[in-house]
Amino acid sequence: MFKIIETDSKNKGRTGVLSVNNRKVETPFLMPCATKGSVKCITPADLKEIGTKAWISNSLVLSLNPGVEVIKKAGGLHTFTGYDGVIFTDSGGFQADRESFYLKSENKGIVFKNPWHGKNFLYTPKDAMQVQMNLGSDVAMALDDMPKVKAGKKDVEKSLERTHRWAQECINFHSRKKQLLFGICQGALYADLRRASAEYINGLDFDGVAIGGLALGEGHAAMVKAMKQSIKFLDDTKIRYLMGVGNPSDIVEAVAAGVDCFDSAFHTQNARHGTLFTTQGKIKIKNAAYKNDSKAIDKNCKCYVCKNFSRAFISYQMRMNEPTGFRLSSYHNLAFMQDLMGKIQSAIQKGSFETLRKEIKQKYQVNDKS
RNA sequence: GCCCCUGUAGCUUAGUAGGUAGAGCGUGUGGCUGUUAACCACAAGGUCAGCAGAAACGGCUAAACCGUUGCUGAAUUCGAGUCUGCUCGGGGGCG
Repeated sequence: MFKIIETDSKNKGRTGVLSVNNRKVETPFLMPCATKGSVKCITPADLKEIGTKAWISNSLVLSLNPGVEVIKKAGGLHTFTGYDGVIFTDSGGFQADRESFYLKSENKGIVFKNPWHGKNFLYTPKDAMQVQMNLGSDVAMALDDMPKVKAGKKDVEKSLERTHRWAQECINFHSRKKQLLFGICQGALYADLRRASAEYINGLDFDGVAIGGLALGEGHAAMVKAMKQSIKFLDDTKIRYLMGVGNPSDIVEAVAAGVDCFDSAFHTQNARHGTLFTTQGKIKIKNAAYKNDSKAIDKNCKCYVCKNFSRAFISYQMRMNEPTGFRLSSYHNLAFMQDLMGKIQSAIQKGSFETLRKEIKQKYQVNDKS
């Protein structure tokens, strides 16, 4: 369940607490992706040290490999993965954006191909619920029919119909009391469809509402616009989750609009590819400039990596493709984001969020194309 | 001392019947947002080890061209990474 603690006087931002199964997360929060049951290069012990209290795994991917039975036999996702934090599971709707998985959408569900075995199969809202209930995650996501962000209006309208019907079906099939269920509203970049979807999903009996289908190449301004068009029609009392958003400047805008929850692969993916986040903006650690730089990644960061390693060392490890480089980079980026979310929370409580928002927007400027 | 193989980008190398060179890695820079992704994109970087594969004289302002003589075991072409010789560097074999 979700409880609001503080509301910002100058915008729609708020702090709160999400509680589920005796696990708690202070909001606004960001969870890393543990698609296949682990945050790449990072252990649950690392997450505990960093302070990250939630992650999101992918129920569709896990159901294909290793399979629901293996995880069920292990006693559920928490014991199987060794992670005791809040576990969200994504439904598989996002895999419609991945050619290696997606075949087509039908009224009954999504036809996926199994990228490991090549077999095609229909995945319905019922399947998505059964899988997630069996996995035993703390928060399940409804199966949505996610359109391409730049899809034509007719296609988006059609996908909305399905998303809405499936949302109701998910509620009907979902019966696990210890598991929260979040709905997802869509609508691509159409204001009226964003509104219609937000109103519809908001009207159903979900524990939280997610805004989906964004941060897929439309650019910062368009993303923020669409997000605001959705959030206007969501209840204040429900937790709001902006799916897939992780760029600091995106997060700060979303928090100001009233978003409580984020997930993103951005930080760990960037880390493995050599981009590190700092209070001064992002740096590309493999660049020649850091080859002989004995400073910490971020002098203002108190994480394990910044306390113990130099840019030169991490640059070297990354250039050599050493797993340690990926690990230290991932660790730092997650710690940086965790720290940022903490700053956001306390800034809202102290009434200084607008200052932080400006600072982040300045350090993480987005170049908007299109 | 003799014989064989070999020398193309920083590294490893691809290069049809001769037509001024491609790749992978590395380097440089950018991109990554509900991840099958330690990935993707762009760019820079090469005298193809070096040298030689003719010369002299006459005709002509000169070049092209023509003629005569001449060099080599043999040997060019409009054009050589590719053919031939020598030198140098690397590897191997026999004394």
